[in-house]
Amino acid sequence: MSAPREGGTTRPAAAATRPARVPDKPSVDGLEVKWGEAWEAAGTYRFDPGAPADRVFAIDTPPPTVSGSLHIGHAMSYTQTDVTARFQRMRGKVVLYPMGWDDNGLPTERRVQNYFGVRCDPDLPYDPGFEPPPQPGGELVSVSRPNFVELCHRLTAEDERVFEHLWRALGLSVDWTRTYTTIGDRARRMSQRAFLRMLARDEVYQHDAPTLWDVDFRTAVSQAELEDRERPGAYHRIRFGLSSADQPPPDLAYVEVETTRPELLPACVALVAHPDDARYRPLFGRSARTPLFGVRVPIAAHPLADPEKGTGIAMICTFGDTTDVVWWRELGLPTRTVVGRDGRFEPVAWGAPGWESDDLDAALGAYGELAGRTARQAQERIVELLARSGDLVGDPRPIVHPVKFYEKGEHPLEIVSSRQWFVRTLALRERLAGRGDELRWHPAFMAHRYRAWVEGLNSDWNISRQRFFGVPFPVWYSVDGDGAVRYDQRLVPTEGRLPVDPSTEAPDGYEPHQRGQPGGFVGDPDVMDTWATSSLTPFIVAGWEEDPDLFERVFPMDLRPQAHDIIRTWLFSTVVRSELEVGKLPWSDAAISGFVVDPDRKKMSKSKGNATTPLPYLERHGADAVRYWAASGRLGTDTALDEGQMRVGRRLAIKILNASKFVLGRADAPGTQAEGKAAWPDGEPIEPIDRDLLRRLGGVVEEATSALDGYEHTKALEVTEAFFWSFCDDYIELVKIRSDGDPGDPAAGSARATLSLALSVQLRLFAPFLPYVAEEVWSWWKDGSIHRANWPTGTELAALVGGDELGTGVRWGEAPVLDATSEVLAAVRKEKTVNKRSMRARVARVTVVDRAERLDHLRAARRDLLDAGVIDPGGLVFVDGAPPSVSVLLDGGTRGDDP
RNA sequence: GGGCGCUUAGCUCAGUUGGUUAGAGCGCAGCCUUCACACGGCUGAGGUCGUGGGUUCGAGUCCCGCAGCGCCCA
Repeated sequence: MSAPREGGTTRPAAAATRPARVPDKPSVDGLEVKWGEAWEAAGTYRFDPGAPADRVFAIDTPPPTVSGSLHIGHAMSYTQTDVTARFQRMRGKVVLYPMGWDDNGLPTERRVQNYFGVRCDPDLPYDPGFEPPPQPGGELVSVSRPNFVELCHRLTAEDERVFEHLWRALGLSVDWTRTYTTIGDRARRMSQRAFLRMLARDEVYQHDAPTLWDVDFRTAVSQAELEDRERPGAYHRIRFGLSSADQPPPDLAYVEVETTRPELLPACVALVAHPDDARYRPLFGRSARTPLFGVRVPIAAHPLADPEKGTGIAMICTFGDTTDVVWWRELGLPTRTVVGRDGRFEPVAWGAPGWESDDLDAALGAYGELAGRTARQAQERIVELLARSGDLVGDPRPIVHPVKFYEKGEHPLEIVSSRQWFVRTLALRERLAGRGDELRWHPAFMAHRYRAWVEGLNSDWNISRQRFFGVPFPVWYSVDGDGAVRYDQRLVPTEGRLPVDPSTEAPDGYEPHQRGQPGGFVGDPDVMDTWATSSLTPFIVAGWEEDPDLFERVFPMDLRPQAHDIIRTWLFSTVVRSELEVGKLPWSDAAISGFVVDPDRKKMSKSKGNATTPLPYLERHGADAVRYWAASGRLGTDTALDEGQMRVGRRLAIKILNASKFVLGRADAPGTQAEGKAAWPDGEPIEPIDRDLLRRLGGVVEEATSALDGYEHTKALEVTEAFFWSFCDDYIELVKIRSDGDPGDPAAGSARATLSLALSVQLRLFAPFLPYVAEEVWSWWKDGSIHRANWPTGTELAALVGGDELGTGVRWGEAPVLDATSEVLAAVRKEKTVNKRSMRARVARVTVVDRAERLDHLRAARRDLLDAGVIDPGGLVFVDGAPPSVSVLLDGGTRGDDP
């Protein structure tokens, strides 16, 4: 920690320049390691926490899930963010760009389970000496929750090292001293503190209610984690007898119901039809009898029943889908739970209250066939039973319909009743929509995604997960004298105690041995949803309630970069938490990246097997090359994985090295010592064509700057690159000879001054995109990192070119002398190419016919044109006239005649 | 079913508030060598801008319909 730091609010106004030392054979290979180490040692990207708020640019970086793998899509979007970070840093902002690792949650649990071959059993005691089996496989070994959590920490620590290595190789300008994790002490403290505050403000509540439930993971899931999948199913038409006790209309002996879930027949609590449905109106208020089970269920009316669907009358079960829940709640129906939390049919006490049957023996017999089976198995069985009893009408009618799944799950979600914590988000809908309007979205149309999600919210945010590796709820419950848990008597810790683990620690005023005892306590067994913690990343980074000074300086942050698929989760939940804690947006801008699609335009995904890790690309093409490709993708737009683009990027990097070698070889003439007016004691840009070059470059600077300001990094790269190639192909060629002239020649000095200034500006424009090659060249002749150099400005160039042209109608970007000269040079080249001659072939005569003004422009660069075209002195003829033309006469006849 | 985006050269994409012969890179073809760069240079071929209407003196650009692709949500 004693290395000199470049960080801080003060920095040199301009980088000091020294005589250039240029390698004989510059190379892009190895720059990643060389500069990666140098930046780390110098603290080039370190944040200065003493920076005033208005100079801070704070980025709320997405913490990647470390138990997943980083794929090329991450490389793209993080590079795009890094371009912004580097741009803002060079502009003089003090950039806060931390990295976080999202290590808590289900993906880690699954990975730990597979990696170590263990399974968490929360009932087991902690085993301090436990080691996982050396050869995982076969039976999973059961371990205690603390042991399991230890393994999670062990594995995520390894994963985080791999991730960091990759990010460093990619050249992200992250301040690695500020890395956080979503399971670390700080995150747990903040997460629990925020929870306690929500609890105190009544913004969070606990409720025993029907909840979407994944039977494999045995946890509740939230609306945001749902996805619909098209699945085959079948309508089964089932006949319900009408109870004679209810005196049905004489022409009706039964009703027929169509259902895709016949196995839930024992859980049926009512039938329902639309209130206006004439077919069923006479039955409302009466009851029917379920086949096989003989349970009498009421026939009710509700507008959600769809007369077009099936027979128009549906059975309501505990609980087949979310509509069942609505009916159950609004019609005040009883519950008959048959599906347990493991997805299997659980034992039922037929005949007990709530389970009365007109035919108890039949019910017992039929249910005996179902108990212990999965939903799928039970369906097969009950269809056989119904067919045998004659209550199944016709054959099942196959359909394909959307079924709700947990996005990470393999089986359809069930709905079970359980105790869960909810955040009151529904009540906030209007305010949240307003925050979405306040946020500056890049691209703007992404705001629609957010608004659609907010307007479509239909339930409060369930933040409980019945899992192990996560932030525990900081809550205990009293156990009364009879040993019953009193969920209404919560015991919470003081904030000073955080983070706490109620599963191993006792609440204040209790002893550990009172756990589970009458008069004692129990801990809340659940952990928070991952999003409940990662929604706090701006708070974690900004040191909420722990470093008020830092918080004041960096919050609200400037930028939230992320992909569009998690607008409804991460972005939304972060806005929620910020709204609840501080009543404002957590950042001013959101940059929404697109996906990387494979070369066939298919979405990359692990399940499709076409997801790709970035490492091979970095190894094949180099970091600058991969970054070049990544930066060529616009925000919000899906980008094709394109190694061709990477090759182009690599070539660009090499070209920069070579062109720089040429320029600095020239600029290294005696006296080229410092930047600014003093940079060329032997010369100033006085030649018209040199001034044109700088003026055009000024236009490029302004275009690139405003593009980057608007998060259009693609455009900034494009204009910079286009300028650079014409700089190499035309300008350098034109001044090659002149720039090699005598030190006392003002024209030579002008060329050298222009070359060196143009190079300095271009390197800085490229620096956010190609940080390695830019730094390498910078180091040949400048002190300090280019990544802390000043971003070039039009003003900087104007001061050097002089304001005269600007005052007389010639504007930035305009370069009449350079343009005219380049065009004549192109005509000369074309003539040589057409005649299959070398570019160095001599030209006897070039006749240019054009307007007088344009001819004046050409005269201003006559010497350069003669040199670059290898035109005989006196062979350049200007004719004032029209139409404009250029005719070229090569010296010495046909090919092969060259000396 | 709703929302959003996309459809321009073989491929990947630019095309600002509608304005003269529609641009770039890659790829392709031909040519040129080493005085920064062969991981180079020069030159060239290649498009009725998805489709049908409309507005306009003028539409790749604005409006409406249609088709296809993709994403998000029901």
